[in-house]
Amino acid sequence: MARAPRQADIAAAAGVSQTTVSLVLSGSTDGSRLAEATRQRVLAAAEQLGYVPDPVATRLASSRNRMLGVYTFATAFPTAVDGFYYPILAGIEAEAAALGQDLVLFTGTGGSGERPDHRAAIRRTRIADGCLFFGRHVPEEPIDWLLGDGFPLVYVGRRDELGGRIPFVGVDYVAASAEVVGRLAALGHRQIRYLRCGDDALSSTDREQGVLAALRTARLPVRRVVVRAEAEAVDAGLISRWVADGVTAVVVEETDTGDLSAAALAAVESAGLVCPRDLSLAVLGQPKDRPDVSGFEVPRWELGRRSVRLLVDQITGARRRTDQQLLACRPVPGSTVGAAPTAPRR
Amino acid sequence: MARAPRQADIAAAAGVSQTTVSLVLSGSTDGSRLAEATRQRVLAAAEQLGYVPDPVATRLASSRNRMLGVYTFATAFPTAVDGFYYPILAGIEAEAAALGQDLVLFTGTGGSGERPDHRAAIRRTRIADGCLFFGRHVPEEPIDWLLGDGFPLVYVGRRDELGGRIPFVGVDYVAASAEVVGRLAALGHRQIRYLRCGDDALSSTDREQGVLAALRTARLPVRRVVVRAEAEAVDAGLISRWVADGVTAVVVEETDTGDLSAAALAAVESAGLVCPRDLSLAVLGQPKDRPDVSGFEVPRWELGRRSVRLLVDQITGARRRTDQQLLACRPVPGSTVGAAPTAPRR
DNA sequence: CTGAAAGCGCTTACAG
DNA sequence: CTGAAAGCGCTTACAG
Repeated sequence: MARAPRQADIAAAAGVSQTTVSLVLSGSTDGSRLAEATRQRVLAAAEQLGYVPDPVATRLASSRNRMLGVYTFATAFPTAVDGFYYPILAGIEAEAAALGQDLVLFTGTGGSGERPDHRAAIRRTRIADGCLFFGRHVPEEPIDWLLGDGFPLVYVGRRDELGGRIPFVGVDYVAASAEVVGRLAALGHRQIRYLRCGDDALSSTDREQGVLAALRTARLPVRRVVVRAEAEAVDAGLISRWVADGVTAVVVEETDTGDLSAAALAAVESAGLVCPRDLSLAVLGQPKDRPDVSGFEVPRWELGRRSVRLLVDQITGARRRTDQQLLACRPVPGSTVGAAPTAPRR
Repeated sequence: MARAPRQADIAAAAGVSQTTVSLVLSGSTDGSRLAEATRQRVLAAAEQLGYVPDPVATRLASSRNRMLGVYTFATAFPTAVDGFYYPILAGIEAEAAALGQDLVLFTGTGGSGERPDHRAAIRRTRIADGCLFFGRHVPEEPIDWLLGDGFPLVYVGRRDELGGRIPFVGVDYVAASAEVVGRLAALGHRQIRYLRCGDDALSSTDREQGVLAALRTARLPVRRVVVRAEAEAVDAGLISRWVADGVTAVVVEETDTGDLSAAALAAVESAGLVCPRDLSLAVLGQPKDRPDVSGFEVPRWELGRRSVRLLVDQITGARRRTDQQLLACRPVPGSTVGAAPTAPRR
């Protein structure tokens, strides 16, 4: 591979020292100003040789390289849930580009391909000026090291681990979920069921918390409202039974796969029920390709952008307090929710 | 930011020279073998200190850093056409992870955020061991430099520029398109229209070439078959006129946005026509969420994987001949194509 | 205003 | 079997 021109080559061509070339090219207007004639000579030679600085050497010598890491514990592009991650990645990319930063995707194992050694892989992250982290589980020890070293990092999604010291940009599922249930209560619904998945991720417990809070605010019963179920268990029979019991509104958690809400929607339909005539149905999120379903919109693209912004702020030293940000969701009115029937069903 | 341990620290801890540490850690079993006791001492110290090599320094000193570049001329995650790019990126990511390589996304301008300086941005690519390129247009000069320097690079998509010296992994649109038209000819269709977009990207001209080749093979007329149109111009009136003229089959180019095929599908429907009863309709590709439409499936995920594989082969020195690969598409029978009516329409 | 020198953390001949 | 030394291409005090 032929050698690319370096500062030494320019120096030789322009008849100056390599130091001078570096000074001219890094464009530090401050301090010792160089003779304009020298500057021009160096610039001309650089242009002539097609010089572009070697970012590797730059990074080694200085300590910034305008590269932002993105660390995912599983796969960066999960195909099963592409609708979920793609907008976040797109937001990250857009903001990174806007700020003139490149992105390094640490695709997990960091070399060996064998059992992922998070310690090594996460350390590798230091190649960048800072790093964004994704993933349901936080590998506390290595993250703690990074944090302790002052390495700039931001989690995409809310994180409470390590005594709340992890900077993040998350989504306010609590408020958004409470808003949805509050809407139902205002419409007169008294018998509500909340269908959630079995997994206890933060995004799940946050939603449940919002649901319960809204019920309490509306002075509605809280007992027996929450039902944990896998998508396979949600069928016409279940929904029919609820309606027979007097349930007038069902709220469904939207998970990253969208399985649960899809199952609920299908169950309602195959039970021969029509929303909102027979039953009001809301989803805590927005099911794919179903803008007609009542719920809320998770600001995924914005999540990506804001995460990058926070990370860059950390790197440049700006912003030291508001290291934990929660993004609000936009309510989606939809058409699957309506007023509760005035007469009690039987 | 606290300093991460380096080889010198390990050397001090283990009571050996930094050179020895490097030798042990780079695990070169070949040549001078080190005393097992020394090895163990170094390894233990490295483990104890939580050592992970600095990839920047590694890259500067040697010339590999297990990082693969991905250079996109526009935006890496175009949201408008996410269905198109996402699978490719997912494939790239999967293969990179499988091969233990990280990915560097060069998000365009490479620093300044002003007018994209492709020269500089592309040179920046050298930070990685090799680079994947995306994009309709090839900036010939900088690519030529890279090629001349022997820098490993692979285009995602077919490329004929620079005298055919650009390595690529592309899609065989010619063969896939010919297969679709051949199918129609075999079903007795004699009057066919090919609807294509106005843009002359390689993926467009390849498809047209395939269409024409198949027509010739079937000894069908070629004149007036090809119709260039924007999506907005494709309406019920156009389709109805064609059918009135005796056209029994319409073939539509699938572009990255999917606009044209969507317009054609909508036009057929609003003309009150049913496929394949009134008209056979095939798409040169696969419209989103419409597996029922006859056409072919572009192996996008595989395209990503193969591109990475070819790039890594180039980096490691394997494979020097088959630097240009074309991937076959899987035909999608679908249900929008049927036998031509035996009696000529009028 | 400009240059010689050290250093960033590694690898790689080359000696011993 | 192990170490001293040079070098990868930059930046950054520090002298002149």
